[in-house]
Amino acid sequence: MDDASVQQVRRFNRSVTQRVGALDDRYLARDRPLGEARLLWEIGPGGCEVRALRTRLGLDSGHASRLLRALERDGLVEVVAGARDGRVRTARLTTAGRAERALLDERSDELARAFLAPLSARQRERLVGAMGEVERLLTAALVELGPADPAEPDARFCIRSYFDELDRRSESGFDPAAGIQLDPRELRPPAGVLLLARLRAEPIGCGAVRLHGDGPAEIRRMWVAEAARGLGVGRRLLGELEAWAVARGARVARLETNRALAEAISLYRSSGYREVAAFNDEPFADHWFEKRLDGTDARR
Amino acid sequence: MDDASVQQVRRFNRSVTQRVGALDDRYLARDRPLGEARLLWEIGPGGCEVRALRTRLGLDSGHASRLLRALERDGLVEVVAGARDGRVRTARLTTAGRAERALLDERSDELARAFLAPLSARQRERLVGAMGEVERLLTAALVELGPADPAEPDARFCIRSYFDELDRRSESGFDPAAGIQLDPRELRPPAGVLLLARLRAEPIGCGAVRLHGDGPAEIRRMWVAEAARGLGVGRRLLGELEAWAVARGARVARLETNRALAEAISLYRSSGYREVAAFNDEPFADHWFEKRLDGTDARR
DNA sequence: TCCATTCTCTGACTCTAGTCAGAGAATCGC
DNA sequence: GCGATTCTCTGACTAGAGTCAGAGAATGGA
Repeated sequence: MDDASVQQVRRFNRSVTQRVGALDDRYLARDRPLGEARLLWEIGPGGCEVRALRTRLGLDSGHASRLLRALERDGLVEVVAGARDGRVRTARLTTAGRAERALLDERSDELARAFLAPLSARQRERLVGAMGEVERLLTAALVELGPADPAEPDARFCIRSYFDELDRRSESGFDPAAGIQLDPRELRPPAGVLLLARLRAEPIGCGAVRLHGDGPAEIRRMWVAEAARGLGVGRRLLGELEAWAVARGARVARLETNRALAEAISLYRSSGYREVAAFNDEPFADHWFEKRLDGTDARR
Repeated sequence: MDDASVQQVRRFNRSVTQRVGALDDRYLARDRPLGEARLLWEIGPGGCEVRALRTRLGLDSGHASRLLRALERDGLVEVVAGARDGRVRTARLTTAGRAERALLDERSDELARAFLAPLSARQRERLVGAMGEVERLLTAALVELGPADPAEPDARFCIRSYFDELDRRSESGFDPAAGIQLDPRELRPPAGVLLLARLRAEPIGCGAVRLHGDGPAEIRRMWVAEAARGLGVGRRLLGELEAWAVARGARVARLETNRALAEAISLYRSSGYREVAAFNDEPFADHWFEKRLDGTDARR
């Protein structure tokens, strides 16, 4: 990471972020406290649990409560107790609230148009492209990887999503009970590890590795949510799993996959995996891959 | 300006600006009110007039004064009366203030590194490139054009800078008194107009046009500050000058220029100007250009 | 069933940002 | 020289953001 890059990022943070951000806030909150406007926005057309609003906006519970009361007083929002869990309350926009939110939308559009107006068609095109790129890559940078217990809700959500996707995409369909079984304990240290990828606390991907003593470590459960693809999350997960295994003595990694998972296969190939003969009899697998982890293969 | 572009800009404004901005602020102001930190930063290593600080940060005079007092109390800043004008005071960082500012710098770098760290080398490169592009084009979008009186200080600054540059860059040097003279009154409506380009209230370019009854309008004094080149300011100025002249009946625009001004010449060519025989005997000119403004030429 | 936990709300705060009016000193233009 | 203007500072505010402690209701697990 060279100094020039750091300087550019910093300059961006200061100049773009502060100037544009301040303008955006002023537009958004013309006749309403900024906090309320943001909350109104964040509730969204479909409503939202109060708890989720708090974590997403990083609000203190007291503060959030007061903001919601203010919006309720203005008739923009109604907060109702959840059906399933009486403690969790859900905020919903009223008709007036939806209108108000549409107004905020319109103001944001106005500001966006003000940015584009002085530019030539070519400049606009480049600006829009570069903004998309910055947004995408900063999102990628915000993805955090970390170990998780296979039993915890987020982990179970990811694994379930992985199974669902296998079932949806493979020709034959996928039945978790049919192939080689994997006991959750095998994915807990020291036998193995499950890593989750999260974006703003939401789980968006997973990957696991299981050690086999002196033998090859086994990569399993590699999955990335559709919305988070193209951010390099899969590659990061794979890299960290390999590093984890290497640190515990593994010298080779292995994995198998179904032919329907084209992106996964190309990820494995470009990460240095080479196709090998079937090393197990998993009925669902079409391809078996292997990679030396001790540096005798280029890591790319 | 299509809807998709507006949506992208808006999404950028919300997601990037708010998230990064909030992070940046928190890093910057870890143990000090944000306002003070910003002020400390803005004063810069060389000191700064209080008046300039106020306008740049958009602070109320009372507020600015109080912030400066607080920084003074902490021994980070000293505010001294100006030598030339006793009303204007200048804020200067003390040694402790410079150290504190360096610390802010360091924190900004830290944040920048945190953004880059999770990314691959290729992703970093693209992010940095895109950030530079966004910064550049948003700067371009913030440039405002407007008419100005040739006698006002900003206008005189631009024209002086233009002469200086001609003198510096042309082989022969330039003497404003030697060539065809231009009375400032000829650049005031209705005879003509002088447009200034400003970026955050600072003058960064100029351009003028003078009408000649039924004859060709004359483009003069086209200049853009070095720091603001590559933003399309020259092209915008030229376009507005042409539009102004067209609205007042001109059908042809003319201009002459020195061969040393290569960017200007290529701007004229790509804006639809064609080289013609000398139409005056300005000794300093090497090229004479002309463009039909009534639409019989393509405008590009 | 009971106790710990979770979620939400209220009350009582602190701090920062920002506004407005007015006063005093320096300077400018006539 | 004198009045208008400019620049800065102080005092007296308001409002919004955010924190902390504690209470009450709902829930989950032993």
